[in-house]
Amino acid sequence: MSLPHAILTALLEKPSSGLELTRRFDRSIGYFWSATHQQIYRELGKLEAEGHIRALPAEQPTRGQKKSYEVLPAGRAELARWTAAPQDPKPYRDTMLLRLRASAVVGTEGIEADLRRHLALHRQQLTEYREIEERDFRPGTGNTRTSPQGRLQHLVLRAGIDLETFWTQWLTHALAEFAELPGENR
Amino acid sequence: MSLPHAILTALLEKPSSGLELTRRFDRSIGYFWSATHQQIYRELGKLEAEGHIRALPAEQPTRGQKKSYEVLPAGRAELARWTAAPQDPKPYRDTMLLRLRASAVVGTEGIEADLRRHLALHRQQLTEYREIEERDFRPGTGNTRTSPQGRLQHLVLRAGIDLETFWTQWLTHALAEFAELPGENR
DNA sequence: GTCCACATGTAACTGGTTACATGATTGG
DNA sequence: CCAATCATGTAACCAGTTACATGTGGAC
Repeated sequence: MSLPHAILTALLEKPSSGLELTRRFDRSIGYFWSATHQQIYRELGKLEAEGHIRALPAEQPTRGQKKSYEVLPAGRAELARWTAAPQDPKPYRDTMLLRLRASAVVGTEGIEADLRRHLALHRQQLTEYREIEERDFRPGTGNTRTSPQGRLQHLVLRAGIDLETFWTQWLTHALAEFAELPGENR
Repeated sequence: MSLPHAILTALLEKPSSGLELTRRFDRSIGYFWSATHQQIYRELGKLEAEGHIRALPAEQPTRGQKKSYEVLPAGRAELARWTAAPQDPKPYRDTMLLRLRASAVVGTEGIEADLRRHLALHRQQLTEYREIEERDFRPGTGNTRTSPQGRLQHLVLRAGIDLETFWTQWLTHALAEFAELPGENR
């Protein structure tokens, strides 16, 4: 039950249409909660039916026409409730770690190339995050960094940076281990 | 499409019944690919229908009686294929980061307590991983650490340890930031 | 004989993914 | 007027979750 709350957050930051939301999910919000446009339209419909958001008035005949939404007081209240409520961390699932474990049984043939590919992807993501940090949170420039909102946003970005840093380091270490493995295991 | 491969890996390590698999998922494998017994039974049925595994002969009348499975050559081949095939990392989703971003909009009331609770949970998990490392991969004792299989297993465990280390550090940092926030934001 | 733990299973639901359909607007 | 792009949507499917049902065997 997180997608509706991700959408409420995005709409509070700025009222938007479905496609605008989709694009914002591809950028900032999607870094830790991705969604496709199909999911977003479905969820917008539910949120409107529940009275959490409403379409901005401009009488549109549904299809092909842009339809923007804003959050209603009930929606804001629901988001505040959800944010404050305790939630257990959801069980962790990672395919690469699973494949590595499997490769201990069926052989490491082929997986090394994909480790390298993932390393490149994580490095790229890390670069992207660092660019955002440099742009939006450069120290000593009296910017968003000093406001409570800015501090919270920076905290979230730090999590992304540190996570990608972890993955690049771990993948580098894994590849080094592979290089030391005897030939018949590679 | 990862659960069947997680099960194949577990069954190759040791032929088991559904409940035995469930318990092993609660321990080792579940650390990075969790599954409930309902999922496991459903998947065992499919894997058997596809000819990837078979029930060990002992003619059981289905219910209440233990039923063990072993992997067939086709199953091993499928696991090897899947392990070697490139796979994109799946989009990352994290509820706590989403809540933190929402709290920048609707206020941080209540979330601090849950950050503390998560910190305790991650510390506990970290301790558990470190105990496993101490038990199974203590250096200089000529154990599983030196074999290729042992090295791969240790690599996977290191990912768990480093991930939990990251979370405890990040949560600690987040709580420190909260302590500095002006009163009306807490 | 009853209760409890072990063991296998069914059903309904939820959320995310993939593929496709349809209308409006704009530039050439 | 045609193609490309913007925009909203439907449908089918798949995997994970939650709740519940049923049978077996041993302890007391």
